[in-house]
Parts: sequence; structure tokens; C-alpha cells
Amino acid sequence: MSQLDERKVKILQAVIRNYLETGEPVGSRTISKYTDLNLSSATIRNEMADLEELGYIVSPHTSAGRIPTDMAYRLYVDSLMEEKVERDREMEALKGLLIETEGKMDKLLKNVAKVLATNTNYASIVSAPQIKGTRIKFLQLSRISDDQLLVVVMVEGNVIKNNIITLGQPLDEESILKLNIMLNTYLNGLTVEEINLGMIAGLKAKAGGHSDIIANVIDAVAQVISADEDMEIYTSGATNILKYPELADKEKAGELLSTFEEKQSLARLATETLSSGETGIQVYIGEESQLNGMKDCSVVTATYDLGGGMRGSVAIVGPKRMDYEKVMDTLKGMQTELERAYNKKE
Amino acid sequence: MSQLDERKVKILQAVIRNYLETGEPVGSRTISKYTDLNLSSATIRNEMADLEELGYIVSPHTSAGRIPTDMAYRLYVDSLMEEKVERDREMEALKGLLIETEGKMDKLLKNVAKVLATNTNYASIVSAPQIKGTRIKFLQLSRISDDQLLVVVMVEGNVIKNNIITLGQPLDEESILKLNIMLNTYLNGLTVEEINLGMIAGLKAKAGGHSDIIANVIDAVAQVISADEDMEIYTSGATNILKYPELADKEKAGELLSTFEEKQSLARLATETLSSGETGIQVYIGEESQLNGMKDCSVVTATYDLGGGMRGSVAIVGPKRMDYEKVMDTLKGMQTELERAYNKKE
DNA sequence: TGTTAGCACTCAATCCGATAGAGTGCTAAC
DNA sequence: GTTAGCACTCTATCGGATTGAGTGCTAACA
Repeated sequence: MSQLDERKVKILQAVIRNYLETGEPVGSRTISKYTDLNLSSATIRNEMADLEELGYIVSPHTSAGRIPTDMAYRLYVDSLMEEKVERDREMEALKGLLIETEGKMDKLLKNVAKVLATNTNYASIVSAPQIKGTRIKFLQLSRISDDQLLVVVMVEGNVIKNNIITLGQPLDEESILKLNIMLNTYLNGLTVEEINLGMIAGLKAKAGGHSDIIANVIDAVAQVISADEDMEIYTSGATNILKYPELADKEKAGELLSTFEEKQSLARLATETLSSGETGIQVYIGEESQLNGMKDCSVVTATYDLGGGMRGSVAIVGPKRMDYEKVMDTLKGMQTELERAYNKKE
Repeated sequence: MSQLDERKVKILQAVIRNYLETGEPVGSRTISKYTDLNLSSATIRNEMADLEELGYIVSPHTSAGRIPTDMAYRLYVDSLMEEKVERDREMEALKGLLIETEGKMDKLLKNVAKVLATNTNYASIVSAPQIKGTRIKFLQLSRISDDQLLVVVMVEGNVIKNNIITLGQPLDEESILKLNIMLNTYLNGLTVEEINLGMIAGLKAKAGGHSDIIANVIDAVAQVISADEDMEIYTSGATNILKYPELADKEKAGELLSTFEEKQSLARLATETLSSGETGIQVYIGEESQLNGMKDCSVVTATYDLGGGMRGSVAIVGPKRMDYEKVMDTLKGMQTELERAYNKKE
């Protein structure tokens, strides 16, 4: 069987480029004119037959042109693609946003999602940074009624969690004060992971001369700290995918939009991206993303690191024939912009 | 011109019922068999011609049956419709949810939206209760670093707002303590509206012997209290509308889904529903809802009142030919269930 | 006067065949 | 190895015929 020589690569590249632009199967005559190879359509046809045999292109039916397979896309993003240079233009809008929404993480991320979606005309997914691994900066119990306490925990990055705990019986101000001091002394600066069961038991013993109540409060506090909320996911521009005919038929679009609505599996993807340890851009083509209804889509993901263990991910979802250069570029820009803006702020 | 006599009403009712079921234009022969009027199709035809003249039905083209106009739907929901009796069955699932998610308002409402959507097979919108008009139960300033204060405000209904304020210069613990006492003394039990500018000025004067800092802090606190966050909106089942062919074409569906994605105008609808003062069920048919892309939809809304001025709204969006009885019933059930569960909790 | 049977008519939907056009694979010549 | 040429395939599209549902109107009937 024939191999991928230089000419074949050039032809394949031309096919992919053309298909990315038009979304239509591309024929031999088009390539013959499009490239600077100066080959007749007949020659191209022979080469294309080989490329088909090698699994890089397929034709939807006999008398149509060829379209790239996932394998071709893979080759393209891995080695054929040329990086774009000018990226700054589009990011200007974002900088403004980052400054405006300073301090409000949720609004910031919502905006990031929105900017990404409108900039690219694809759908975007942004995951809020995980607070695991971040350190507790501040912790406070407050009495709000006879038998209710408000627990406020602030971790690095100024993310605040709060919860109300209901006690079986009243607790006096003095005990609360003591507890406050003790909890801050022992827990401050620790990460959520470091506060394990043994530690909690120790705390109880230290404070526990008093009674069961104290133990209960400590348990509740521990629960507040370690309660891992399901990861916040912000999406935008999901309806953009309706602009691409190959994704817009009722069934596919329904599945895809449902996936965006649920957000469950998007969180899974985000977790995966983050735990892969990869800090660069990752591209999932077709079924690689393992997301429901996304077998005709590509997903490009990036991570961001705001310091102090606060890492989140950003992703763009579009048709397989998306403008990979632009998307990867936009994501890179967003990544640096986010990280820079945040480090400046702290 | 002829009037709406009893027989015409019966025929109209039959047309509507049939259309709600099938979604297809309904012809005279169908009605002739469907009803117990024992009239020939010819007679029905005459009557239908009259009904068309009166504006209750139209035919999409000459040789098709008739479909109800918005006017007919209006008449139907206002007076023709029969209330269903058995409502409890479906609400069982909800009760469980309400108990499970106790205390976490956002999760609760997300679940409410989900249950409504899956129960009805339409799209649902839930607005979080507005905190305007609710009273401040607890307020606390905490020092988290030399020049940063954490403000925590809890209002009736245990909704907590917090924000970090950055001071120009350090503030000692003692001043913070004093401020805490003063703020609680003067602001506790007041509603956001009652804390007006004059009051703030007064507070500043009372505490202001010290310096500008105090004034700044008070200003910041006032801002936290009165910052009206944009209304939280939870939606679910937006993709359900793709199940209804009359809404599923690319353009319409795109507009509709975008409206759901933006949530902006949904908030407007919620505000409107709430400020109308109406506590019952309201039905918007077609363009009445004034929402983008919803001219072929009906929207049924209800409000809920959790006490203490905490009122929010719940809505169902579906095709005009939705099962109004079921939807209104489900909403009513949700309303009582929500209110009951919440009152029990407090 | 209200109801009904009958009939001509209209219009969307469907099917069918013809046609055009794009693109291929193969062969033979260069 | 490359290219021109040709037969072939398959889709998309268009027009015409057909079908069927449903209407409006008229005339007869109770």
C-alpha cells in the first residue's frame, strides 16, 4: 500500500482547507486549480483514491467529492496547521470585561463564556476554578438566633462559602467566641484536603470538655468546608451550533443542546481536562470528547491557573470543520489574559 | 353578522380539543363524528364558516381543515376549559425534592424547574424570590486582612449576601467591633427600601467622630445591601420544544432557545408577572408574552409567596396547543407545595 | 327555516420520470 | 508518471400527473 509522501500531504491539506471553508465535499478539479502543484484533476484523482485507501478522506457517495475523516483532522491539528500570528485584536474587548467585573468571579466567568462564544461563533464552556487545594484564609461562626449558627468560610482567591447550621439546643456567645478562635488557629492556612478526619477528631478532643454541642458544631463546620459543590459550569452560545447545517438537524441539535443544558457531562469533561495535567490546548475530535451528541463536533479545551491551586478550564465546541487556528488562538489569548488579570488583582 | 350561540361554542370547543390533541387542522367531517351533536358535516361546515368570520378559527389554505386563532385559545382558557381533578399523583416526586434540598435555595429552584419540565414535557422557568421588601436579620463585618473587610448580610428567608470591601488604610479591630454593634442596632429588622440615603447619612454622623474610613465602610455596606443583583433565573427543558414540529424549524427554535439562553428577557417577564399583583395563574397566548421568538408559544405563569416579602415566579413555556389544563394544574400544585414546604421549614 | 346530500372546485402532498451537473474510475496515449 | 477523454454513477431539481382531504355552494328535504 502506498505511503503518505509529501505530495499527498499537500493534497490532503488542500482538501481539508477547502472543506473547512465551504463545508462541501471537495472534488479533484477544485484541488487541481486551488493548489500550486500544477497537476491535472486526473492525477489528483489518483492521489485522492490513495488517500481514501489510507483512511484520510471519504466520499459520501459515488459522484460527490471527498471529505476529511477524523484521522485527517487529527493529522491537521497535530502537524499540518499553521499558527496564526495576529491575536490581540479580538482580545481587547475581553480586557475591558476583566477589569469591569473584578471581584465577582461568577460574573467574570459568565462574561468570559459570552465573549468566547460571540468571538468565535461557536459554543463555549467555562468551568469555575476548583477550590480544592486552596487554603482557608478566614473562618467565622456567628450566632443568628438561639439555635442557629452562620458559618462563613473564605478560601484563597476570596471565594466565600456559607451555610447555616441548626443546633439542637442554644449555645452561648462565649463558647462561640472560643470556637471561633480555636477553629481559626488550627484550620487557617490549611487546604481542604489537609483537614482530614483525624484532625477533626483532635479538634473535638481539644474543645470537647464542654459537651456534645461543640462536637456537633465542629462536625458541621467540617462538612461546610469539605462539601464539594458540583463544579460550576458557565456556557454561552449553545445556539450558535444551529448555524452549521451539518449539526442543525433536529435530532443531533436536540442531543447537543440537551448536553449543554444538563451541564453534568460538561463538568466531567472539565474535570478530565484539568486532571490530565496538560496546561496547553487540547483538541478532541468527534467521539474523542465522549460527550453525548457531540460525535460530529470538535471540542478545543484550555486550562487556566489563577494561582493558589485555583485551576479551571475553558472550552469551545463547534463543528468538526471549525476554524481550529482561530479557536486555539482565541483560547490561548483568553488563557493569558485571565491569568494576567487575576495575578495583577491579587 | 351571526353571534356565538351555544352550538357554535360546542363546535369551537370540539375544534380546539381536537387540535390540541393532534396538532393538525381539523375538518368538518371529524367534528361531525367527534361530537354528540349529531349534525352532518355540511351543517358543521356552515357553522365553521361563521366561526371563521367571527375570528375564532382560520384555515391555513383552502383545502385544509381549520385551526384555532389566539382569540379562540383565549376563550378556551378563560371559560371553555374544564379543570382537572386529579393533581396529586405527579406532585409526589416534588415533595421528596423539596425535603431533600432543604436550605439550599438555588438547588431547590433548579430542581423545581427540572421537575416541572420533565413532568410537562415543556420548558420551564423559575425565578428566585426577590429579596426586596425582606428584612435584614443579621449583618457582620469581619477583618480579613489589614485593609480588607468581609461584609456578610443575611435577610429574612436566610438568604445570604456577601462582599469584600477594600479600604484605603487599615482599620483596627475595636472600630470594627463598634461598627458591627452600631450597624446591627440600627439596621436590623429594616427592609432594603427603608434604608434610604437619609438614614445612611445619620449613621455616618453618629459614628463619624473618627474619620473618613468609617464613612467609607458605611457607604460600602449600604451598597452591599442595596446592590440589586440581576434576578436569578433557572430554566429547564428548553430543548423539549424541539419535540413540537410547529416550533422545531431552525429559525424559530433558534430564536426561542436563544431567549432561554440569555435569560434577560425571561427576567423581565418574571418581574412583570410579580408586579402585576396577580397571585393566581396567568396565561399569555402567542404574542401576549412579548418574548422574542415566542409568538407561536403560550406561556403560563404562577407566583409563589414564601412569606416575608419573598415572592418569585414559575412559568411553563410550550406550543400554543399545549395541554393547558395539565400545565395550570401542575403549576398550582407546585405553588402550594412550595409555599407549604417553605412555611413548614421556617 | 334549518338541515342535509351531492357535486364541483381548490390546494397541498406525493410520486414519477426526465434532465442536468458534478465527480469519479478507468483506459489509452503522451 | 502524467494527462486527456470517456463512460458511468449518483444526487438534486424540476414539471406534470395523481391523490385525497376538505371546502363552498346549490338544491332538495323535513
